[in-house]
Amino acid sequence: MLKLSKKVEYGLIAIRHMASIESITTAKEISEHYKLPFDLLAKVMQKLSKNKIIASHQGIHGGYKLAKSADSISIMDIIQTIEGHIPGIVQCIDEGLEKCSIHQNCTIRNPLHKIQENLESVFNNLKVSELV
Amino acid sequence: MLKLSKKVEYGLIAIRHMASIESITTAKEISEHYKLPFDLLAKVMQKLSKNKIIASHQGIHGGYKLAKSADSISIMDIIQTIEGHIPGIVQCIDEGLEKCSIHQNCTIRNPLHKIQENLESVFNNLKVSELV
DNA sequence: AAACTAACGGACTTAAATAGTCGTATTATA
DNA sequence: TATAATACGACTATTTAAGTCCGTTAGTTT
Repeated sequence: MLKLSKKVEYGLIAIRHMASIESITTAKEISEHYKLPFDLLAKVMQKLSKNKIIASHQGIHGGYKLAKSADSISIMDIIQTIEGHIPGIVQCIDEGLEKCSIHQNCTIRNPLHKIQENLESVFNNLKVSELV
Repeated sequence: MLKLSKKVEYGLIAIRHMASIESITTAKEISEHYKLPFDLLAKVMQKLSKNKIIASHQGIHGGYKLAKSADSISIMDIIQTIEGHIPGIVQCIDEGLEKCSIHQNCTIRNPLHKIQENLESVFNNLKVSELV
């Protein structure tokens, strides 16, 4: 619980790697350098590419590089891209109050919502350029 | 990912409930009031009891109540009690650097550690008395 | 034009974590 | 002594995450 997924972890590593070099790089290169499972990493990078966080180039000397500056990419951008949405720390925040079995009687939603906001602001404010 | 477990959620609800009433209450009462699975809730309350966060009384008119004041119980206390340890957002923070496949080449551990600390301080500083 | 190598993408399998259940023992009280 | 509560271990089911496999598409180079 309260863990980042491996996909997000791999995404962060890949982005961090691309931020540290100028030239184009490939999924294979990164997977070998950091010993990450190629297929999974490749998919993560494809998602990052679809969301224009990194730019892809197909073909024999293709690969990826950052599509924008490292200080304009937040950790939140990466999480959101890979997970599809900003995860909520509890279901009623994640999927809405309706799906909550407790509903009216729930006494913890408001305070948890504040924790959620705090967490989100941390991820929003931390940029790839600060990943050092 | 980045979710609190149901056990922690149920624990928070139970603690919050006990903080709002003076008298002794039971796992059955809470499970019915909030429609939570009895067995699971009961186990959570047993853990809270073993860690002296709540006090238990067996026997026919037994039950639980807070063992200390609501402003001296942090959310972190509850999470730690129920989960056994403070969870880390990534494995190398949770279980130590040795178990990390990336090791030397890891470039994201330090920044993630800062996020971790931030998260922990939020949970540390939020007390049960503020669960409103 | 053919061969090569990289990204692209869907379907699938495996593994791990979480959630929930069941059975039984213990303990205090009316 | 019957009852109603906690205590606790073992088990099952469910869900989520992680990883794999297969084929396709697209630029490059020879």
